[in-house]
Amino acid sequence: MLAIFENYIKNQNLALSEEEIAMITAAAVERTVSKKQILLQAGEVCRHKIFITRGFLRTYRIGADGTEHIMQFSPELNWTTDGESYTHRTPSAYIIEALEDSQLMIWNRDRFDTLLQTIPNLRTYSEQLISRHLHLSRNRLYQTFSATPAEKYADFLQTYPGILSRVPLRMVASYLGVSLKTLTRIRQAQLRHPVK
Amino acid sequence: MLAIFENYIKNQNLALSEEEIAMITAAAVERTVSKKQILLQAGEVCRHKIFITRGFLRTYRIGADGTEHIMQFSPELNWTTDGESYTHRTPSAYIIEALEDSQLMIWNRDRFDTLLQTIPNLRTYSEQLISRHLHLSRNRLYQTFSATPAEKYADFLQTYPGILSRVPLRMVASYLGVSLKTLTRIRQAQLRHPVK
DNA sequence: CGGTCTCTTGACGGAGTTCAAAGCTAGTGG
DNA sequence: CCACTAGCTTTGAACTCCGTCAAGAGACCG
Repeated sequence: MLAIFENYIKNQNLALSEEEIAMITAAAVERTVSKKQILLQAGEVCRHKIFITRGFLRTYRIGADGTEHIMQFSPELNWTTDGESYTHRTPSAYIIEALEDSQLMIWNRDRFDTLLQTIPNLRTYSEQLISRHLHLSRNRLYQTFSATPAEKYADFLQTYPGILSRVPLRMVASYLGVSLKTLTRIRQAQLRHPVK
Repeated sequence: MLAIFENYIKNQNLALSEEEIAMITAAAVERTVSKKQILLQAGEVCRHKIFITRGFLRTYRIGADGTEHIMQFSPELNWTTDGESYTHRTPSAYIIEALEDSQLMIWNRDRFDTLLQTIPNLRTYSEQLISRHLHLSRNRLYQTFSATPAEKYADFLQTYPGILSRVPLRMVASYLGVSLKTLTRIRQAQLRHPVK
């Protein structure tokens, strides 16, 4: 697991020294979770940054009517947390759950803050990550407004290739903001008109 | 204008010294724009950070079918830019336009970068702004999925009190991702059933 | 005052939702 | 390792809310 993380970090071209990477790694706790396990419960304060070395998480929220809305899929080699709850120590509205048995690296806030202060390039990296998430979030919002369900589905397949075999369709529907029924229809239509 | 900005900055409790504030202010260019003037054209690289001292901007995007989708309203005492285009020097997908005659403070990238390196607290502030935007973006996405048009409209009124007199309804509709027709219907319903 | 932009309203149509049932799949426990 | 169950996916029927189209009345600006 550690090797996976270190390898990932090196490939990000962050100009981090071997020592710094070792420090970052050393500050983490490794954890194995099984499918359906909850990493952050709604109402709880999010105290961790999580990196997924193997497996698959999702972040979702439950609406007033009880409907689940999936805000994020986090496959291996991705970071996740609830930034808002994390930085302001406020109760989170989100639930983070494992969709597969997963292996994680977890940093608590104190330790991560120390790292950020010690390693300037890590701070820069952290900023980049947030910017990227903001960009992704805005794009998704735009897509929600402008694209048809079929286009959303097509985009989804491009963005997350190979994900279909790992996630139930109803969750894809939830992520896209369409009903399961509609998603099924789209897929049937594509079978009849094999786009390519 | 400068006074407005300085006053705003002081009220943010950023632990900036008078000197630092003066530096930040000095690095800006003041600019007056009239209604309908474009500050960032689609396809252009966004080279500025903008603070609105008076007036009102919007950021929108034009879909494949020619429809406008408003991503952000920026009233006075707010920052705006296209962060993605700004940091990566890539063509922007967005258009930033004045909805009213406005007064702005504008920093170009070189100058602002220098400020960020010189003034640590400004960098922290900048990070906070991005985090806040991410949070807002995610909330809006969630609302788009979970709320009815009527709820979206009600939320909008709470979030932007007094905005209705400054923005045409069709733009509110665009921002909310509903048709103008639907928005009108909602408003009529509320006239008949005065909620409170 | 003429023209443009904005808002309302009506009629109509349709894409997507909800509800429900049934077949299928995969995971679990005995 | 099989049987059983719980969850997943598909499908059909009915509905409804929302969007498109179109027309007309105001309001605002030059």
